[in-house]
Amino acid sequence: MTFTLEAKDAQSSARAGTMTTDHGVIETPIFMPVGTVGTVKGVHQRELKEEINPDIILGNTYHLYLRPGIQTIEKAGGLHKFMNWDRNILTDSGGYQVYSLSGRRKIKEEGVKFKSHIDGSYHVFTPENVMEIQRSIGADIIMAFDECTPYPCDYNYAKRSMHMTHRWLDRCMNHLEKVPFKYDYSQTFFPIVQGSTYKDLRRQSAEYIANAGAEGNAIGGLSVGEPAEELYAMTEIVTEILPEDKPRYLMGVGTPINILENIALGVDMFDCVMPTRNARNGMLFTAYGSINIKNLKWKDDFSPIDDMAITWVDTEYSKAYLRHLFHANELLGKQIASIHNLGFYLWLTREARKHIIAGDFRAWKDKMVKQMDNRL
RNA sequence: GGGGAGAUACUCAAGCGGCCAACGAGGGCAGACUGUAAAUCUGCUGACUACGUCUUCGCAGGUUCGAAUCCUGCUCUCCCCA
Repeated sequence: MTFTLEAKDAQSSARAGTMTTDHGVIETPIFMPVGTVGTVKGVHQRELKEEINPDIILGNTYHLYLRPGIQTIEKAGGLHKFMNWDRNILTDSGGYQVYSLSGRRKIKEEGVKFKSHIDGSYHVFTPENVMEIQRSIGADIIMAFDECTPYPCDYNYAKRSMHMTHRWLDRCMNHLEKVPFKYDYSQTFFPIVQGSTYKDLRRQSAEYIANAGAEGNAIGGLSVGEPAEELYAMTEIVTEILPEDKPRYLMGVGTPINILENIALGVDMFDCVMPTRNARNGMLFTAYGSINIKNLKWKDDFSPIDDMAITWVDTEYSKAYLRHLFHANELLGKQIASIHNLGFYLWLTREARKHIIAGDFRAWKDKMVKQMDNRL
């Protein structure tokens, strides 16, 4: 993987860059749609590719390992072939599930024992086997196995957890050397900064992660319920320490405003379930804030879903019709909303990139944040 | 024509003397959702001059301290037999 910085904003820490992997180019800043179990929920690959057009999407180690299982994915020739996606894929390591499935797991130094949410069976995830699993899934970018801490998080717990995540990182990297690529393309490994909402821990962790010398670096353990100000404060501290010439990935973020503010702080890559999950629940993101399409006020509003016409669904369907589909609980409504939201998110990061290159990012960002705050 | 069952809030449907403005589900209205156990979850849903008051359980009477619940009549619906 190579990463080239193409432009830096003069009035913020925003940057525009290009990553190149064996599955093609990733222009940053970028939003990566989440496809946990080998599908971006509600969106066909064709629409994803042709309409939404992201350079990279996510998959999840924990979920794919449990189902369909690693053997099936290996037999398919890797996740790209299995799901018919020939562009980039990044897999999360299961570190987020340590947080989101906290009621069904036990953390030890060795690793994490999960009780499957599917059939109750037990599975131990260690830094070593998570690397092997990710080799088998075959994503272009694979993540370190970490513990995503909750919010709020006791200082001592956050500190101990951070150190464990660091030790796990060493184990991930040591083991990775011993496991060759499974397919005919290479994989890039990203370590993850932790440290909860504590500045000193974040600094310490960022330094540790920077020292690991990976090709790209991630910031985890945020957007787990903390106020936006704390999120920004943490990313600011961390991006100042992480190497400038390598991509920075802020995991799990976020709202359109979160994304713009973090681009301004020097983040290059984002992912979040929000555009797809909220779409399924009737929430549409627009350049003028979010709307709940189920609301009564759209009942007889036959104007297009979004005048900006970023994706074809925006003008193909009216708000009243989309509202009807949601009230009738029709699948198509969720599909339309998912395409719209992802289209908007990708538009947002592409537009940010354009403005960084054009040199007026800061002004554009401030305008957009204000504008989107109106209705959000 | 004979016999039986039933009518409860927008709908379906519990309740069968006081704990009932009335279970539950749907619908409706609103909210939440941030590396996806989520096509999920939460709240509200008779009216109001609202920690209280007022009008509701087919209609009209009655019994009772007290009725959606018991009695009488009426209206309507459904089922079975002819």
